[in-house]
Amino acid sequence: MAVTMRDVARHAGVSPKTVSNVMNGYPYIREETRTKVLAAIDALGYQMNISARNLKSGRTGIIGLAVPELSLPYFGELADAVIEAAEQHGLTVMIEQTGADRDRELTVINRPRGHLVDGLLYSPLGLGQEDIGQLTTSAPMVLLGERIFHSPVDHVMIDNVAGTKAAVEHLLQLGRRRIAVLGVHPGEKVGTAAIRYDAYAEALTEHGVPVPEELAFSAGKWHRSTGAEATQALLASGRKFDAVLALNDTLALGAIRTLTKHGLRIPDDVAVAGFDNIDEAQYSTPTLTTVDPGRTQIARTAVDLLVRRMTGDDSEHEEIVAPYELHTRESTLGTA
Amino acid sequence: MAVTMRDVARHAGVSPKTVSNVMNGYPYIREETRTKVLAAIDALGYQMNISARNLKSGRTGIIGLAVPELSLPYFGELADAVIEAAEQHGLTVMIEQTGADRDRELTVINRPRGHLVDGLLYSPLGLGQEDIGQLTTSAPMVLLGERIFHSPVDHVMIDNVAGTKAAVEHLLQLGRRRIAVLGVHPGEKVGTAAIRYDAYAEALTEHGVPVPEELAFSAGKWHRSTGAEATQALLASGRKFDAVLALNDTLALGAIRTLTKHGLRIPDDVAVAGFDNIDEAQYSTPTLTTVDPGRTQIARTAVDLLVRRMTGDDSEHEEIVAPYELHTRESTLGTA
DNA sequence: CCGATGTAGTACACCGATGTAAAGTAGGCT
DNA sequence: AGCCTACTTTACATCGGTGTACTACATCGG
Repeated sequence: MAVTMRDVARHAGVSPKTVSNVMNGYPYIREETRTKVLAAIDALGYQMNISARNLKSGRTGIIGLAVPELSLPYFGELADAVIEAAEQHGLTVMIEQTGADRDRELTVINRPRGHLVDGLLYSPLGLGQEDIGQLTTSAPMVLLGERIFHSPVDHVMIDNVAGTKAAVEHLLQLGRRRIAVLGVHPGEKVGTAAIRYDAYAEALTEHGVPVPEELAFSAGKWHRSTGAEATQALLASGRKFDAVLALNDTLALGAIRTLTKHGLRIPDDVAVAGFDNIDEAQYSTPTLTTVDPGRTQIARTAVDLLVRRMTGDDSEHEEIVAPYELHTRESTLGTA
Repeated sequence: MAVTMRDVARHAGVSPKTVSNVMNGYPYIREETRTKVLAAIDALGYQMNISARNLKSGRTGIIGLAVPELSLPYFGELADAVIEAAEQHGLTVMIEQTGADRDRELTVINRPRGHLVDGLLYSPLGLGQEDIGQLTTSAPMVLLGERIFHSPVDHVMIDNVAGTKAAVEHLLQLGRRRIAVLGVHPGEKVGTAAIRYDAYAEALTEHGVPVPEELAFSAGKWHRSTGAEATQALLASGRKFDAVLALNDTLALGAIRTLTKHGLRIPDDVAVAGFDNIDEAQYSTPTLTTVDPGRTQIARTAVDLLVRRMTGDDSEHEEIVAPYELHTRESTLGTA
């Protein structure tokens, strides 16, 4: 059997509760006693049983992170940043994959978590305001990324609208007028795809450019492969275009691949822009113009906010928008 | 307060233990009773407290996965596959990042886990046989990726040696003789870097080609950025080379970037090969020749193996080698 | 008709930590 | 001296499930 607190107490010649006090940094302990206890812990190789502590105290020191797919670079990098930030607070992260479609997203998020997490960071892809009401989590929650208006939880948001507009305006300034868009989710009124598409349309309209609906191509999952397929469809349609706005970077990278394969020069024939600023965007050929949503910042802010809620902060729910940044690279500017 | 088993029992008119039995699929329960209990659970929205169960039963239903960095595509994709596989067994995955350097790798892995995980999947990067003795995990463990000889734990291994040799032989068959290698860890005798480098040297020797030690460039972390830097150093050295073997794909992609920027044509001037077959390798420009270590297979096998150990299988420790596959693509063959 | 076996359910102690309350000591103030 | 505060440690109940042991009835083979 494993070493318990009782064993440590016996070894040190004190009561179990004193050992507990030492471990939890209770201030009123004689230095001599503390040393004895620590020595005993060390000698026996004691590891506290977190389940037992949790049972009594109600805290696990674990926070959940729900993301669509870890294999997508954006979420891998986000998870990395969240784990890093959580570590600063002495918390461990438990990751759940919600999968890329809406139905699964809803089931997974409502799955009982057995009081196992003290809080939940949730990065939804296709959910909207009406769905959020369904969330039955008892633990505090912070939403990442998506803007869902008037929801009763905290948000740390990507500036989807301003970021997308900045990308579109950049393309317009380069003289492009026929800007195709990849990754739309037809029929969806909420979620990242809808928000970014609307921002794209708005930016065009604001600059007096008609929205070319025939240049919008859908892609359910935002993978390289689906980006490549959507681009294939775009080319097959025979419609003219001089730029591609991909709703995220992986789609853009798939698009670049397909365009290059068909002998189109980037950016000479077609300029390409993405969203997310994943590491890969700096090293692709050509390097990718993209919107940096402030990943690290988002992770840090979100964890901080969650910790505040977990420690009983009951103030008004917050909506924090992370600052975005447009990185212009070869895919729109060329190598010069 | 949250709903407990006692509440459910009262509501259903049975004893708490009967509720427990229903939840755990104990066979001897009248259909009528089961229905009553399930109805009560549903009516009260009962969620079992995992900590309490764990305290008595010793099982949490959580397995740990320790990887160097989630932001590296290979590990993101691996984590995805592991979570998927664990779900099949009704297990949740807790991910820990060990960081890319050896010291941190050792501390993190020895950190007390507080009886929180039933088992651990561990994907080390720089550890070797002598380190493994230091692992103090009480829970069963399965090592992923690395070959560490005669260790007292189960392994699911990448076929580093055969895979690397296959890549090198492919380059040799193309007539390349001056094959640079990126990502070595000088001084390390164990770990992935050492194993792959040795296999590279061995393959050359077997084919009567001298090992060009002046063409080995180091990179501590295997990122795109370090791959780019190592390539920069390679070019700056002025030494001639007609191929690059990167010890993983991200390094290769960084290398491609730098080579292209310097006007070198791939594969005409320099052929490039990597290792891992991350999704990106199919969509880069040019697409990347690489060794597929059988990621999904590894994840599935490892989880199955771990589950067997967790359920008390005490047989001899196994070493399973996943089948690799060399994918030849444009970075060595050209677009024809 | 008896003991053996299978089915259905319950009582109770216990897993390992911690919150609460309370006891004991020492020093400070009136 | 008498009382109060600050410090140090402990006893004990308790968190919410589950293992074990036990009761009770039905069925069955000989």
